[in-house]
Amino acid sequence: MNTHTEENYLKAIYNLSAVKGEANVNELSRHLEIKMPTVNSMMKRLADKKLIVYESYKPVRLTTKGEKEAALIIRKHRLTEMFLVEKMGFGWDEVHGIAEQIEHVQSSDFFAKMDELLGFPKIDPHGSPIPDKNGKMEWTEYHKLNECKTGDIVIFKAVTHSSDDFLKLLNVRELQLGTIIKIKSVEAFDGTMTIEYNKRKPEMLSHLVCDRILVANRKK
Amino acid sequence: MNTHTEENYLKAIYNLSAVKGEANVNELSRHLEIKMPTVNSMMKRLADKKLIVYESYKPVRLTTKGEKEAALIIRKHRLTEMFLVEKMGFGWDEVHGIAEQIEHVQSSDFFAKMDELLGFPKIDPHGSPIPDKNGKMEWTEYHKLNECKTGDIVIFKAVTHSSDDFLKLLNVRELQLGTIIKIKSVEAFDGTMTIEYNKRKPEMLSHLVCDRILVANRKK
DNA sequence: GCAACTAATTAGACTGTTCTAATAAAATCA
DNA sequence: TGATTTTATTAGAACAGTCTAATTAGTTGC
Ligand SMILES: [Mn+2]
Ligand SMILES: [Mn+2]
Ligand SMILES: [Mn+2]
Ligand SMILES: [Mn+2]
Repeated sequence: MNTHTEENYLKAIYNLSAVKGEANVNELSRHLEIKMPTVNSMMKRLADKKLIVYESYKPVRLTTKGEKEAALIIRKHRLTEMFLVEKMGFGWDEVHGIAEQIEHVQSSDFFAKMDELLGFPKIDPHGSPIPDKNGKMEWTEYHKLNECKTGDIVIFKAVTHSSDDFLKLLNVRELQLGTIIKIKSVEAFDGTMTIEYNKRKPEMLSHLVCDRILVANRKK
Repeated sequence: MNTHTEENYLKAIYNLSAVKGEANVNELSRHLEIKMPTVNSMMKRLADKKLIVYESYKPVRLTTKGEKEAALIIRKHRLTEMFLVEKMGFGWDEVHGIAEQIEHVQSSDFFAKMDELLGFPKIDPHGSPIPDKNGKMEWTEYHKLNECKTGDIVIFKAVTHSSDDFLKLLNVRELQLGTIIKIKSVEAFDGTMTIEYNKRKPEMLSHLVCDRILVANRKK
């Protein structure tokens, strides 16, 4: 089995790889807040364990084995977040840090029970998909709120980042997953959007905020 | 803060101290399944951190600080066990190993929420008292089933050990906390007890089993 | 009271995880 | 292309946590 630490590295590689299919030492270092030489030596360890493919001065990629193990930790993380929100009454802005710890608990029964009590959920409280028991994860194709045009009507489906600050900003504005949003206008200069939802008075969201919100076209 | 490992040592010292007020290296070594020299060096670390008083070749004792920190971990352990049984549907024989991991989670909110959802329980699924937020624990004075005499009628209140095997043995015999037990006879030779409860046919329990069962006189 | 046994400690090694400082390779840019 | 900047690696140290082997201190049994 892998250590707690190795699991956190695997997860970080997995998340960074989602975009480009690979991750480099520098990004991992920033993401994990661990200095580059430390990351570098861990890359060698993970390569020895056949969890990643690593060649000097090249970005790393997860092996099939590494990818599966990463996905299974993410599964435990997201099931935990869902359990904390649905069964224990936490807010979506309060659960990431706790899940970051509980994801390392070794007990398949524990997570199987959560899964069952939750009714085998497919997404976590932030709209991210929960990988299945085999580590298979299916991303529905959402697009960024940013990329919408004036007049579009969309459904808020997921957030791409789950920092406290960001989620609290959404809380204050009563923006939740499932909210139907109408884009009233987009500021050409800085991308600030004015949107309307829930029969509230129009709300303005910065480009940075809109970049972290994923939406689907309101069809079905 | 203390590491995961230090917390486990503190807890072990606390539990061993319950009997004699102190713990020696040898017992700790056996209990934690860690070799004596390792325990010895940890004793020095804990002493440096003012969590125990340690003098060479003498048993160790927890300081007030150490005792409080140990009790707070035990609090987290027992709240977790209670939560797993009451809110997640686990058996009392399945929860110790999971709680052994979750007790190290750092989030006062998480355990406060468990406590609240459980209605601020005073005992865990094995009948052991849950220390309060200040680390204060009150042991009700129970006695061992072993010490009962023929004709006594008592209530099953707690177990002193929570190994799978032992708890499963009790499961099979439908012996649960709260069960009212009548002692039919005690074998003089080996201390085997014949008991009656729940209108079942009489059941025989070995001395070793009776030594791990705590009971109260059936009065109030 | 000494021998034998048990408990505790010391010495030294090893793994895992982290760091800083120095160096080297790769990428960028002018 | 050559200089500069960025990224990656190496070298060496440190701490946490573990072990085995050797030694020493304390206890027990004749
Ligand atoms: Mn999360
Ligand atoms: Mn984590
Ligand atoms: Mn327990
Ligand atoms: Mn533990």
